[in-house]
Order: sequence, then structure tokens, then C-alpha cells
Amino acid sequence: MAEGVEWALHSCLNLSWMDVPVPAARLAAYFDLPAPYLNKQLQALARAGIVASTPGPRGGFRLDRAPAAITLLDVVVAIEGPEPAFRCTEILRGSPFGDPKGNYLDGCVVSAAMSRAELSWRRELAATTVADLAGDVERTYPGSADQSRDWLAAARA
Amino acid sequence: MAEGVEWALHSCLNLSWMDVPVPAARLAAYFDLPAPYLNKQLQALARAGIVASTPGPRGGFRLDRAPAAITLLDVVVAIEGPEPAFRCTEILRGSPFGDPKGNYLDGCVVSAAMSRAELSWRRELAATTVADLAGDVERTYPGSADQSRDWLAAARA
DNA sequence: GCACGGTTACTCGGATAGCGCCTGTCCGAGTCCCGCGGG
DNA sequence: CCCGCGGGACTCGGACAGGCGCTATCCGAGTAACCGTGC
Repeated sequence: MAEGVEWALHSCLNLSWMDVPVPAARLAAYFDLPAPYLNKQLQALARAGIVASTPGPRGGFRLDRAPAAITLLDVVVAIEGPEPAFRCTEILRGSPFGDPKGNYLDGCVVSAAMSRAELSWRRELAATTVADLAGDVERTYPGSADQSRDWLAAARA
Repeated sequence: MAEGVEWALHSCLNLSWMDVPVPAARLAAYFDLPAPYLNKQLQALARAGIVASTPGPRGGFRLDRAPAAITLLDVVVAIEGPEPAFRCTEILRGSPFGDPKGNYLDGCVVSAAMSRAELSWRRELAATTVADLAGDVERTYPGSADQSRDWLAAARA
């Protein structure tokens, strides 16, 4: 899986307790990551309607929805694309008994089994929201959210 | 996900109703696939102890375990490797409050959530065996297994 | 008729190129803030 | 003192190289079957 997914998730989590836009460069400095590439990931999140971007001074990115309305699946799909990881190439079409015009997507038992597993994965991701993660952080590491918010906001020197 | 996984699964399924070794070239002809590359995938399955290979004339690949003892997860791991798809890079270590010697794998809520989803995926794959797939095929398309077996065996001209 | 050895052909197995996607980087278009000048 | 305007700097946004893993391919080592020969 693309590494940018991890960056996007952590970025969303940190943005969830910010009330002012944060520049991509600031987030990149926080994680010690290459700024332009993180910017690229944030653009993908913006295209998906997860974050909103405001240009100009004191601009940056902010969440465009409530943290409780952003699931992990939303973020993964925004970065990785909507295509499932296991893509059935309809291998049976080329078999000696294959019909070139037949349907080998729904009827293929291998594809069906893999789709079931992937559906289970997606269901789990869709059941967790950014707000849930934020709650876990506040419960496990009290005060760390405030610490991060202050650091990100203090950059406004 | 690697396309070879699909090939490996279909190969295992077809091997499940064969009682004599089948050469990689014959399986490749059945699916209309490049033979040397399918051979490579079968080698990976052999290293994982899923299939056994016998060289020489009338040689080839056969399942090395009962179909009921081969889960889809076994096949996926054999081809894709044991590494999870989402790999936590411990991004928080580089943060201003990060401790270079701290543990950011178990404590990271993002990593934990992604691992939960991936565990759900693996659990689903581990719950399905090649024998289950074979049963589905026989139930949905009666006689097709015999057809395929005859074709693969007839190659022995 | 039977056993045995050499030959043959067939199989896997690992080492070798090609390509596409993700990673990483750069510069330009747009926008808001700040300071200056005028009323 | 207040308002309007221009310069400047900061931000995103998309276009441009590099590297790694999957895809595809080839040839060599090993082995079992087959056939011919001798007993």
C-alpha cells in the first residue's frame, strides 16, 4: 500500500484539532517529511472533499467536514483510488472452455472469495472515523493533542 | 495487489482435482498465460510448501496438502510475502515531541486501526480453503471440474 | 523373456531485461496581508 | 485620523525526473522414462 496513506491519516488526525488552516509545509515540518510530496497527498484529499484549501498568507488546509463524518475508508480511497486491491482479470475467459462474451467477474468463485475478504476490510475501515482516532489519542495520551495544536499554530511567527 | 495471486489461486483450484502432476506449461496453456512467469509463481508456492514439484518427464506440480488444508491466506502470503499491506513507518518518531527510542508501532492509533482492518481481511481469507472453492465450483457449474481435469490430463499426448 | 545401461527429452530452477507506479522535486498562478499615500 | 490602493510574500496547484517492484523472458541443471543390447 502507498506510504502516502499513512501521511494522509496522520495529517487528518492533526487537522482535526486545529481550527485555523495549516500550511502543508508546516505539517511536513511536524512529521519531518518532504513538503511538496505531502502537499500532493493533501491535494488528493481536497479533490475528495475531505479537506479544504485556502491560498494566500495565513492559508493552508483544514478539514472540510466534521471529524466524525470522515472515515478511514474515505481517506484510503482518496489516496489509493477506488479500485479494489484484488482486480479480477477474468482469467477464465482465455481457457479452452471460456466464452469470450461471458461474464467472468460475478461468476468466478476466486473473485467472489477475494471480494468478500476485501469487503470485510473496507467495512472495518468505514466503521472508524477520524473522531474515533482523536478520542483514542486523547484517552491514551492526555494533553498531547493540545501540545501538537500549539506547535502547529505557533508556526505563525 | 500482484496479479500473480489470481493466477496462483486458479492454479491451486485446478490442481485440487488433479491426481497426477501437471507441468507449468500446461497450466499456462489452459489460462493462455506466459508459461515462464506462471512457473515463477508456482515456484513460490513450492517454497511455501503448498505445492510439490517433480522434475523430469511426466513431472510437474501437484498439491502437497489436502485442499481443505490450504487457505486463501496461505496462497496470498506465499506470493505477496508476509509483510502487511499497510506498513507503519513510525512517522511520529520524527515529530517535535517524538522520542527516537520510543515505540511508535503499538502505541500509534493509526497503525492500530489499520492493523485491525487488515486482520479482518486476513481472517476472512484464512476462513476459506481451496476445498471450499472447489465445492462452490462443483455446485455452481456441475461437471466443469471433470472437463478441466480431462483437458489438463489429455495434454499427455 | 528379462535385466541393465546409455541416450533422450522433458521438467523445474534461478538469473536476466522491460515497464509502470509510487516517491520525490520543481516552478508558476492565485490570493490575501501590509504599508504607504492621499483625503 | 480614516480610506483606498499597490507591492510583496505566501499559499496551493499541476507538470517534471528518479527508483523500486511486478511483469515477462531466457537458458542451464537435474531427473525420469524409453529404447536397444546383452544375457
